[in-house]
Amino acid sequence: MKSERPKETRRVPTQDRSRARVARIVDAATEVFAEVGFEAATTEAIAERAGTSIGSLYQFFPNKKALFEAIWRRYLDDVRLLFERLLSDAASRATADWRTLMDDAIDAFWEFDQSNLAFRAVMMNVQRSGAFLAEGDALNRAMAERIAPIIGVLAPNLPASRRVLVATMVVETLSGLLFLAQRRDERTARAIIDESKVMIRRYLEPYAE
Amino acid sequence: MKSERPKETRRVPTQDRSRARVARIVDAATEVFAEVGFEAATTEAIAERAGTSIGSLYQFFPNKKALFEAIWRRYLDDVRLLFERLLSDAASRATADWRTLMDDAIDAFWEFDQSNLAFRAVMMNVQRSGAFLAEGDALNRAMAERIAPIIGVLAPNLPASRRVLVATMVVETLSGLLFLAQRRDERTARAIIDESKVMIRRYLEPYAE
Amino acid sequence: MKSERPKETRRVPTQDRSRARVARIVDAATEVFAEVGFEAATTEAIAERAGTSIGSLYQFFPNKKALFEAIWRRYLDDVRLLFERLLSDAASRATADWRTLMDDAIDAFWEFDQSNLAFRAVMMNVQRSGAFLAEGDALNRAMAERIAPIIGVLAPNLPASRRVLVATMVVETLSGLLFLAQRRDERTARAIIDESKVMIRRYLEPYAE
Amino acid sequence: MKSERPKETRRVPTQDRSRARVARIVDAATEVFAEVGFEAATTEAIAERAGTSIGSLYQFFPNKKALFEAIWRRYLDDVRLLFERLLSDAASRATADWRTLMDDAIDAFWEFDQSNLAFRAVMMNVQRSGAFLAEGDALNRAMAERIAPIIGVLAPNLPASRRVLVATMVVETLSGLLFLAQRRDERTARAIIDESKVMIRRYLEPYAE
DNA sequence: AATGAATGAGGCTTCATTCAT
DNA sequence: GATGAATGAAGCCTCATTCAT
Repeated sequence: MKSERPKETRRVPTQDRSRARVARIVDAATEVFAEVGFEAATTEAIAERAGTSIGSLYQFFPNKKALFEAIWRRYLDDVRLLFERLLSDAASRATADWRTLMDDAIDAFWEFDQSNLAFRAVMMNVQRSGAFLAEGDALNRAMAERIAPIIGVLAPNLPASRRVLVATMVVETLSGLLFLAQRRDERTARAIIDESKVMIRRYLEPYAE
Repeated sequence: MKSERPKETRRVPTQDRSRARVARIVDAATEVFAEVGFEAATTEAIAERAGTSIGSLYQFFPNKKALFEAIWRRYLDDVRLLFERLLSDAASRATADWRTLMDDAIDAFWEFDQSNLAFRAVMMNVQRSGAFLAEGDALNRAMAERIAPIIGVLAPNLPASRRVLVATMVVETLSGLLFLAQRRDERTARAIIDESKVMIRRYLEPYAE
Repeated sequence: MKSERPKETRRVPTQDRSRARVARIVDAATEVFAEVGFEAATTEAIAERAGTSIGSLYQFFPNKKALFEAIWRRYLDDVRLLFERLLSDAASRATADWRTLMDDAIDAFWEFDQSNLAFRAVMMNVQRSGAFLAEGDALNRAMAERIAPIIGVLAPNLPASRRVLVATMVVETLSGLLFLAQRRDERTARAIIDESKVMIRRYLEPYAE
Repeated sequence: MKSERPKETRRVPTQDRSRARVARIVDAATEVFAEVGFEAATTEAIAERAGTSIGSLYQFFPNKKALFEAIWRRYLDDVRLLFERLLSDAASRATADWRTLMDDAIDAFWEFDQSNLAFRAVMMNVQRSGAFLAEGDALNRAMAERIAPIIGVLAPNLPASRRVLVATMVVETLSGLLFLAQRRDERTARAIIDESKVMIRRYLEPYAE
């Protein structure tokens, strides 16, 4: 019964506008959350920065928390995507030294953070703020668990029981240092990133024989 | 109308009581801030936990932010005290290996965190949340700057220009890992602390020749 | 730009469709108002239940109140229609006892209520709720004034000045009892209806000599 | 440890003021609810009419519904009190004719309604408005069940199974007529009340032999 | 100084209504 | 005309802060 709309030109722009609006809201929310934190962020401020009305905001998100979760989820997805890409890259460069792979990974994350500045800020902001702290942990834990077996290959002498610990050290240390870099000026940030590579390398080298 | 208290001897006990009250308020606030964060903490809840009235709370602190700042300042003082103590300890054990000193320092900070659980939680909660983020940075920076010259002694070959960077790496990495340890169960926490020593040692060793 | 429809024959079906749409909206509104009351009813819910858009709803009704008034008016018309029918029925059965006529009238109203459940619910819901209370009264008053002369015929000894009072008693009592019956299960409802006949009969009998 | 405050003059007035404030809020709410209904009533309007701030309102009542329920409960209590008083009065006047007792009861309820004008309005307003309709019914049902046995004594020939029905008829009819009277001018109200006595008397007489 | 009732600004959210497509 | 996204006024409620006692 549903006639096939011959001309979608009417519908598409509408969808596009909606999509654009949602994107603007999410972006604005990301900024505001990043700047003042979840609690201090007001829906009104978000709507205003997005150039819309609160009504529109609530058309797409049932409440403030949902808005934050959308951002959070988008961020998680992006991080996972990047993470998986790095993993498969590493797999396809089997001959490459782990040091190089690790350096590249750090650079990739740093670049990602740069282009997702707000996102990263949100994550950190939230990672340690009550309700979402647990969820923040979860991401790092998931990554650590994903990295653990790789550590196992890299460092066969490391008891299996300590792999997750070592992976956790790497993830958490980098997570903190990348966040730190972001709060510093470009030059210092670069220096921190490069020094992070050094630190991780020195930490892992003895394990890798 | 106000009857003149004939004996002024009361003043001291009164002052004592005031001091005790302030302390109770600060303690209560620390707990509450640590539990639910700055925004979600209510002055009412703080006053109640302190066993006073909001009125009294406002007698001593002009507003919620000031209350937080008092805590913050107390925390800073305590950290600095600990830091100075560690520094002078190190000086008085001139023959000790820097590794041992560093291990002891990490343990000391960990113990401090344990006994100041609330303080630490407050600090982290706040360190990266908007208004106080900058102040949070400041502490770590101050410590890094204080450590830098020591790094200079330890690693004479390290260009002076990089001392602060290395010190910052140490401070921030430990800061993050200690916070992480606190969120984990006792056993895991211990493992993280010990592994932190390993990581820092491996990181610094090459610099120290 | 607007292509000129060559065939105007469409107009009639269009009007028909409009009329059908309006009817659907009114029906939907009746249900929703009956279920949750005027205030709690949302135009969105009404439009959705009517299978249209809010836009269409506002094409026909300037605002929510107008929508309610349309229902109200339709209800009034239906009640008046029934009332007039009962009156003319009574006139055409001149020989019938007033008791029988009254019993039939009560049954007729009860059936009407049953088949107009939503309408009745709306009426009662609204009859006594602020804005519409007065209008609710108006209907009962109108009916009482219409019945008064009949009472006059039935009870010639009743002073003319009391006819409206007696008519009002009958109308209001029945109005309340019919509403009550509707809130009870079928069996109880039936008992209430029958007992209402008894009550009205006993009330009027002494007046009718 | 709790020193017996020798002078309660400080505390008492405070309590009094609180009590007075609560009373003012309840009164204001009663009026507003009676005027525009539960949904349309705004907490702000209530606070303003009570001469306080919303803050105070929420100091005593957790939300709008609770405020209404307080009124409702007070009303129920008052009605029950009156009802019990009438019952015991009747018992102590064992020789009195039931007609007289019923007339007195109707007058008593009418007077009660007069002095509780707002209350009565609230009750009716609410009795038929969604959420509270059931509770509204409950009161009338309770009264009917309390009256049923009395009807049994009065009308020994009435099958026991019909006592509750008859009692319900009396309660609901009077409930509706008293509410009606309240919406009319004094003179008409008086006439309705007196006519209600007639109606109930005529209704019950045949049952009472 | 201590108390806690009172205040009211401001936040989140809903929903009647408008308007571009 | 139909659609439904967009708007924003307004309502409920919280909580930092003040102030009378």
